[in-house]
Amino acid sequence: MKIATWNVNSFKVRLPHVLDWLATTQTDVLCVQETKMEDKVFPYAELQAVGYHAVHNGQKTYNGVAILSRLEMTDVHLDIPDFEDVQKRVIAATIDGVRVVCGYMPNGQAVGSEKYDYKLQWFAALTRWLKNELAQHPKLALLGDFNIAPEDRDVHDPVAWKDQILCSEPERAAFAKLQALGLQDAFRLFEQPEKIFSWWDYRQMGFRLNRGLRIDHILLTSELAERCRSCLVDKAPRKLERPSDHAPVIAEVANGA
DNA sequence: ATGGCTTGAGTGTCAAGA
Repeated sequence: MKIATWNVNSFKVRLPHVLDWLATTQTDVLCVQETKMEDKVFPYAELQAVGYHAVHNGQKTYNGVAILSRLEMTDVHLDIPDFEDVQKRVIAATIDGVRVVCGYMPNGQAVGSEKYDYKLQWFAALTRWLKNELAQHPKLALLGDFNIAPEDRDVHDPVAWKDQILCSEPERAAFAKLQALGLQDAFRLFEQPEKIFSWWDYRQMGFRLNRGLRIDHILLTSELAERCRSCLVDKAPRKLERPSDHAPVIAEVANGA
């Protein structure tokens, strides 16, 4: 089973890229973030026409998450329970015995800001909820735009980014708490080249100069991690006309009996 | 230098992203 995550920065604008990419990579499950649309305009029919079921938790203009899957999805769940939030950032579903959780984690804007506090509270709530989910689902995958670069090697210029948003110690501690639940960073299960990132600023030729951060992640329970055969960032869609500022991250998991 | 792009809203220009 190929599972992937991609912050598309508008599903309306990026739908052609997504359809091309699904056809090329033969991805089975794609978690999408920043759809920026309401459920009523989500392109279910276009996806169904190419063989994908879809579930969406959206809102106008901001946020919005979806799971696209070739296999049936059951037990679809929206949002983090017991956490008041008008922002649509979480959707989960069970696919072929795997609990798939898709998240668009808050950006935080600036260390010390109100949005930063919200980000840390949001991660705390996610962690509380996942502790329960993990008790019920030994095969669980958490995929999404985490808006956290876990280590300095995930940052093109660690000195410039030190203690800045996406790299601050409290954010990295929040990421570590998720790992402490038993979730492993699929990308780091394998030898990887240096300077691999998943997001590059649109400005100042960020992509061409490879000034990026690795902030999009696939986290796996040990049951899935031991079946994980590969994990990589696919930079190809970032090179297209009118790209998302994020590239997809894809992992292959041998989920057969 | 709070800039530098991109998107959505909505038709002039701003919020938000990371």
